[in-house]
Amino acid sequence: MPKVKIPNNTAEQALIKLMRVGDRLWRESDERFGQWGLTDNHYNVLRILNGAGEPISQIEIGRRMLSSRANVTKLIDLLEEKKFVNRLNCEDRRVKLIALTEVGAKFLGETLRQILEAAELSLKPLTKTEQKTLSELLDKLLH
Amino acid sequence: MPKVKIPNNTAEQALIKLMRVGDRLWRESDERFGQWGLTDNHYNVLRILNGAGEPISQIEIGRRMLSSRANVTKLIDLLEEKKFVNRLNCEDRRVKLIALTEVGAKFLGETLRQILEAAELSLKPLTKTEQKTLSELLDKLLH
DNA sequence: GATAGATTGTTTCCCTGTTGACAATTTGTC
DNA sequence: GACAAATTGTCAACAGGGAAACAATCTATC
Repeated sequence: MPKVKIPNNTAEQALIKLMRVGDRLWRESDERFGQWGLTDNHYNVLRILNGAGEPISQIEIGRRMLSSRANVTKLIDLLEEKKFVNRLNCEDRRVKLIALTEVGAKFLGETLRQILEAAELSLKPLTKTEQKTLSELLDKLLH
Repeated sequence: MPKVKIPNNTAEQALIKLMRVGDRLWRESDERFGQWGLTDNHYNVLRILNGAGEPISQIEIGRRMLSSRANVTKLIDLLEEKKFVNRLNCEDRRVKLIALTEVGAKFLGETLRQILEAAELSLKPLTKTEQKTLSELLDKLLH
């Protein structure tokens, strides 16, 4: 079988590992949220709303989670159906402001511990110091 | 709007950044391979075959790239159509061995430089030493 | 103010990947 | 050897996400 000689490349090796680890984490994450009939992206929306502390527009949500407008519409559809968020009319009538409801906040509060424990578990192979180092290196990559 | 107090958590912050960076790299990667009518996963198959140095079964390909059997079938379908790989019959008649063709190897050789350059560019915010550190930390996470 | 251009959310269509069912084949056990 | 169980590849059905087209609305320029 023909074979191409591929030179060792520090950057590419790190890159491949990054993609591999990231991929695995997304899968695990998705599996975890499946138990509540959500995807990690749904949960992500709740976290973003909670972090914002005030209702924000769908497009702003999309910006913060690097997702398309179209997809945000679908995510909000489900979250609204579950009563976790509300669509509020805005002065600018093109915009729908998305607000976290009491139900949504309650859900966040109740599930948070489990999520944080899972995060600890995923990063357990690293010491706290190593986790900090990793965090700093990743910061540089998030331009 | 109700708000849940979320404690700072080193592990979760690192985790989120990992997922974010990984996600961005997948997108960039997909965009890059789009110019040849492939996805990054198609290219990944070629790399795996080249790395193996000999024909391997579809299920083995799936194992190495963490993808389902069904998806490997589709990936190989396209690669075979482009004459980049061949399906060979095996002694075990359930198995199809996948072999890289001359055309596939030529494609790999011609595109490789571009791929490696893109990797260098993506990791440019880090020094070589930092890239090595990152690589080592990620190794620990790939159990 | 009128009109062209941007912006926001929605809808539709498409692409990639997974799951589950299936047929063909192999392995293991009696 | 015969029959149950496991393995491999394929197919159909389905879900998540993106791009483009669309309507409603706002902004800017004249």
